[in-house]
Amino acid sequence: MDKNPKRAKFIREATSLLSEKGYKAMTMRELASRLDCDKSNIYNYIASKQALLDQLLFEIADKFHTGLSEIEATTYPAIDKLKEVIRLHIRMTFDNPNKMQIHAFEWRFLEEDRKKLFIKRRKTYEAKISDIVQAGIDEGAFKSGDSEFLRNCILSSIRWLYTWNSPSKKTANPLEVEKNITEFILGGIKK
Amino acid sequence: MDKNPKRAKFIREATSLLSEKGYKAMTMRELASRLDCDKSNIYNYIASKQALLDQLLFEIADKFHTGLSEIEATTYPAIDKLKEVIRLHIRMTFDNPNKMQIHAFEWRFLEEDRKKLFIKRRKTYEAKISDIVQAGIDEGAFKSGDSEFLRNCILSSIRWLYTWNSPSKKTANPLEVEKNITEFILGGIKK
DNA sequence: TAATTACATAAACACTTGTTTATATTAGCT
DNA sequence: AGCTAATATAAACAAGTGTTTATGTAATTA
Repeated sequence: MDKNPKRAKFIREATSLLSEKGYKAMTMRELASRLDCDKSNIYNYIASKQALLDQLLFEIADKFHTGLSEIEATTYPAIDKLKEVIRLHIRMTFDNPNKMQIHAFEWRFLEEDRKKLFIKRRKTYEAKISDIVQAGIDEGAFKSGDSEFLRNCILSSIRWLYTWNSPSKKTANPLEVEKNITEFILGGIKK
Repeated sequence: MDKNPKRAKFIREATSLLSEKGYKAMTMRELASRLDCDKSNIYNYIASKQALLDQLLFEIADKFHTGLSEIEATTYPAIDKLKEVIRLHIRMTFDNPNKMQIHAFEWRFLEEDRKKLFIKRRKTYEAKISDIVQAGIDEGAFKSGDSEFLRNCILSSIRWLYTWNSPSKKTANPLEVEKNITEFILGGIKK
C-alpha cells in the first residue's frame, strides 16, 4: 500500500488506534508512544490529525465505489449483483475491520466541507444499491417493498461483522460467512 | 421521567447534544449555551459529564433488560418471542432515536469499571436472544445455523433505524415498520 | 566526499477542556 | 416575614490538546 515501510507502519498504528479510541479520543501523543517516537515526528508523515482521518476515510470510500462500479458493469441479474455487493462488503470487512469501523463511525469528525462531500458520495453509493434492489423487485426475483428501506436492512445486517471476535470467528472463513449472510438476507430465518 | 421540569429540559438537551456530537466532542460549554445558562450551572443538575453519560447509558440498558424479561416470562413459541424482541427494539428506537444512538456508540467512553459492567450486561442480554433463536431452531421453526451469528444479523438489521430521516419516515408508523422488518428477518427478500 | 533529503527530538505556544470556588439571586415553604 | 433550598453567574485553575519552531542526526544521492 505504501512503499515507505516507516510510513506504512505509521498508517497501520494510526488506523488501529483511531478505530480503538475514536477520532476525538485519540491523541497524537498516544499515537507517538505506540510508534515509539516523539509526537512532533508524526508530522513528518502526515500534515495533521484531520488529514489522517480524511485520507483514511476517503480511501475506504473509494474502494467501495470502485468495487460497486465493477459489479454494475456486469450483465448479471439483480440477485447476482446483490450477492456481489454482499461479498464486497464482507471481503472488505475481513481485509480490514478497523478501517471499516472508522468508515462507519468517524466520518462525522471530518471538516465541514469534506463531510458534506463524504455524505454526498455515500448517498450516491447507497442509491445505486437501492437501484439493484428495485431491479430485483421489477424482475420478480425479490418480494415487493420499499427498496430504500430494504437496502438499509441489507447493509445493516452485514455491518456488525467488524465487531466479530467470538471464538467461532477463528474457524470461520470469509466464504462461509458470505454464504451464511447471503442466505439470511435472501431467505430470512424462517423455515 | 423527571418531575423537575428544569432538570427534565437539561436531560433532554444533553441527550440531544450527546447524540449529535458524541461524548468526547460534546463540551459542557456548548451544552450550557443550548440551555441558555452558564456552564457551571450544569453542575446543579449532574455531578459530572461522565455521570451524565453513565446515567443515560444504564437507563436505556435497563429498559432493554426489563422489556426482554417480560418477553421471556411468556409461554410464546420462539418465533413469537423473537417478534416481540423486534418490536421492543423498534418501539424503543421510535420513542427515542437519540438515546438509541448513544446506547449503541458511546458506551466505550464509560469509566473502565462501569464499561466492564455495561459490556457484561449487554452480553447477558444478547445471550438471551441467542437462546430464543436456538429454541426456534430446536422447535423446527427456524432454519438451522449458528444462533449467535444469526442473532447478530437480526439485531443489526434493526439498528440502522435510528438514522432514518428520509421523507418516507414521516408517513411511516411504527407498526408498519415493525411488520416490514419482521418480514425481512423472518422471510428474507427472495420471492 | 559533499550535499541533500529523511527522520528524529526537546521546548514552547496558543487554546480548549471539565470542574471548583465564592457569591449572588430567586422560589418555595412555615 | 424569615428561612431554606434551588438556581444562577463570574472568575479562576490545573490538565491536556494539536501543532510549530529550532535544532540535530542518520541515510541517500550526486
